[in-house]
Amino acid sequence: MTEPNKRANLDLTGYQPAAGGIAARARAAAAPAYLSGLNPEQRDAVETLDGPVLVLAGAGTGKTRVLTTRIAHILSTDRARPAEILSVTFTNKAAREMKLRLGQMLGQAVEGMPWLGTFHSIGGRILRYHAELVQLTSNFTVLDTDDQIRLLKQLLAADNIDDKRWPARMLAGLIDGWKNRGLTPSQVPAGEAASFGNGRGGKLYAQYQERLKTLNAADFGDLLLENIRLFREHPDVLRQYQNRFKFILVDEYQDTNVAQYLWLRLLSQTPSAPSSLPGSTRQSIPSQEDGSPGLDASRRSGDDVGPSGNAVAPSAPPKNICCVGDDDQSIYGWRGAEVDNILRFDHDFPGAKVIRLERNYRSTGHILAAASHLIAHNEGRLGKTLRTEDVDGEMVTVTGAWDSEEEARAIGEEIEQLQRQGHKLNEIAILVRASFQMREFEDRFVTLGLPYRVIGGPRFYERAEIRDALAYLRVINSPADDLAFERIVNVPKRGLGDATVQLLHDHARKRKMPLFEAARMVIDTDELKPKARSSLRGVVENFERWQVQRDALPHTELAEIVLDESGYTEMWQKDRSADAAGRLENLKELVRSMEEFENLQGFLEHISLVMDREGGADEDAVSVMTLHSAKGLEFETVFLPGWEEGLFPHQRALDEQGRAGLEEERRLAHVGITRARRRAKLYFATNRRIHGTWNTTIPSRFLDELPSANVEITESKGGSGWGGMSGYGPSRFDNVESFGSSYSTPGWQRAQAQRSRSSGGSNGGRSGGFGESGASYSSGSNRRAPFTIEGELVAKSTGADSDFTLNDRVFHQKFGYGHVTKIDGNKLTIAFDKAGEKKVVDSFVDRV
DNA sequence: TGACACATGATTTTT
DNA sequence: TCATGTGTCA
Repeated sequence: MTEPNKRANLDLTGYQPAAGGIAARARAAAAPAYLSGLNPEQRDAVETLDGPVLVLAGAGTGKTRVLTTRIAHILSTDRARPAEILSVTFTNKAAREMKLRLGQMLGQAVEGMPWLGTFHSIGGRILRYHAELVQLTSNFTVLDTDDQIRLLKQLLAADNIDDKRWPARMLAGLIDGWKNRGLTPSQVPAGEAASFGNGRGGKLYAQYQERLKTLNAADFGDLLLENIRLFREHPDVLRQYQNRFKFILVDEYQDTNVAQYLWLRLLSQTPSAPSSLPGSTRQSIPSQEDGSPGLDASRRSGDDVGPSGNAVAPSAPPKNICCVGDDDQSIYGWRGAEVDNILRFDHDFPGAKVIRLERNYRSTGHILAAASHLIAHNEGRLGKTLRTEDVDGEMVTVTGAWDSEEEARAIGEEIEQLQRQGHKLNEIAILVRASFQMREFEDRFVTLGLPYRVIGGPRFYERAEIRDALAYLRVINSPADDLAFERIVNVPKRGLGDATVQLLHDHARKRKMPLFEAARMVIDTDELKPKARSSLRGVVENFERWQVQRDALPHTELAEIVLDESGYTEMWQKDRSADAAGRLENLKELVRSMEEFENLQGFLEHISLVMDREGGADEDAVSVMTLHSAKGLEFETVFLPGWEEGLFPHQRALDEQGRAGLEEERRLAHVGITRARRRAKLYFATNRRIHGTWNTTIPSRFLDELPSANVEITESKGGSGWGGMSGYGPSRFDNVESFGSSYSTPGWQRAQAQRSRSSGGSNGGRSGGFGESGASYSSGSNRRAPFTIEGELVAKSTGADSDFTLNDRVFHQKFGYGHVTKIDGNKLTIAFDKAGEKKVVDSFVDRV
């Protein structure tokens, strides 16, 4: 669907002329023509059908191609019918891509691949078949994060828990984490369960699950967790699926979490396997964890679950499961992915064949060398050596900018230059670590008139108007859906405020009935003021009418009627804000998208799982996105700004996950560089505004980890000389870097001066310095800053008196927050909240 | 109910 | 800095 993927396809086939027109040839001959374009390893991965296979597929080595060809191979050798192949991906996009390619390869409909989809959609589907066995009915609602949090808020309020101190978000995060680890309420380690709400976390989790049942709802985590429960409690059901699936294929295996792992494990058992396995796996989880407190514990226990689960050897040989992944691209550890799953694959699935795909068909030599050298700094990896037969190409460039604004300006100029040379903007991407970095580029591109598109951001179905519209439809479809009812009962405003809703809640709770039912009753009493009462009557009558119409009208028509008669469309038509028109457009798009589904029920079942962000227009534009969302994509030219300590690697990753965090950041860097086919351009800014204050930063350690033979230090801008690789020993980042940052230059001095001069108006001060740097930028190499220990010199000479006082609250780029405990001239001793006591020059910290 | 002051916290994100 | 959420008042 997106351009980059099409290109991926083209590129691959283009590289190997023999492979041209796979689809055509596959159609033409029954002979396995589809195999001929593969290299030996790929072919091995496709043809090894029996037993467990792990395909370690480095970036750009043709992973999707192997997966799809393998399916084609299974089908064309009659080893299984389409409905006997379970093929899971993480995203809808990946699933679609596979379907598309399979279609091309096999020449006809892939409708016959009913079990190709995301973990969640397949889990959801299985759950709908057996809903009663997990206390749901088959039309259950899938709650998204928003519903989830609203529900938790209600539970917290009911329990009189201060949601200031114990935010619902936090609880949602905890519950998600538990579900990711396959833990039902009774399995959550006691210590962790107690860590929320004065020991009530576990109870709240249990209550939440109960509420979900009464609402006939499941959250995303449940789609898997309830599936696991289903399989464990009903071995006959499990056996049914074990029998059905002759082959299992898993994409992006490095991203699987414990729940997904357990799910796969259950399904990959040979059908006759005794059911003792799941039970023993479960037991070992809580027992290891008792007493380990706090957030760390949750992390550690996550790590423990894998091994303890793995320790139980399967009692029968696992069947034909093929997992494809790349441990070097595991970047979702923070949301529960277990790299361990891939690292321990051959342990989990004894006799597994491990196949490495190391021939890269994407990037040039320099780019690949740089990425490989960087990732080699990680310890916990299976190890692969990517090779290319491509030319060396252009070196990876590293450029220093004075500040983030100049960084954006420099990148903007480079893009314009590429554009002048005839490069397509679609082939250019800017990949940032954190989304706040995007703004600078957007601002710049707007002034330049350069077309760009931001990828990511709020998803289509997360938009308020879409969620409102869906809520109406949900109530029609399932009147017990209290969350949906509550969401729209007063949207548009009908004078049904908190008081009315509260009354309905009371009623509903007393009689154990849904809110909608309660509303129906309340309008026949005089408990409400006449105004509210007639208003509520209107709502109830509307819904009753729509519920009748539901069976008589096509669902798209019904949707239009509902939006119209509820006054919802009108509400936005009257709205004068700038985005109202867009919202109306989105509503139309929603109705349009309903056409693809059979009926309302079918639409609602899939909407939360399948609805994607709007497909980007085909116009030529630069892509701006985070590194995370760039995984799986590729571009001719990739700009990677913000390679600074604290931002990349991100400080929080280091603080919270230590070494593991650093390694994940490094993998992210590796992912970033390997997105590039021909040009990878790295940037760092010496000054960056974080939370409103300007901070002097030091270049990312990752820059030092690049091989100098493949990297070119381009002329630095604005005097912030990045004087080459020399002089940066490993000790550079050790502790006292505050006194000796090599990147402290005349530019830095100016910044310090500006800062102390204008305490409040940092903006005015900055534009002065900015003008200067702009000038020296365009004139290029006018001066080379002595890059030695300038920082120290400057810092020590900044006058004797510090304008800090004892106990001042301060922020330091590297050490975080703390307070001043001792002052010695301009040297401060600071007790940092996290990093402990350090001596720091005053100019390195900001008062907060 | 809506308008406004005030506090707060601020990676990454799919389903 | 700045966006978001909450609390207060008319």
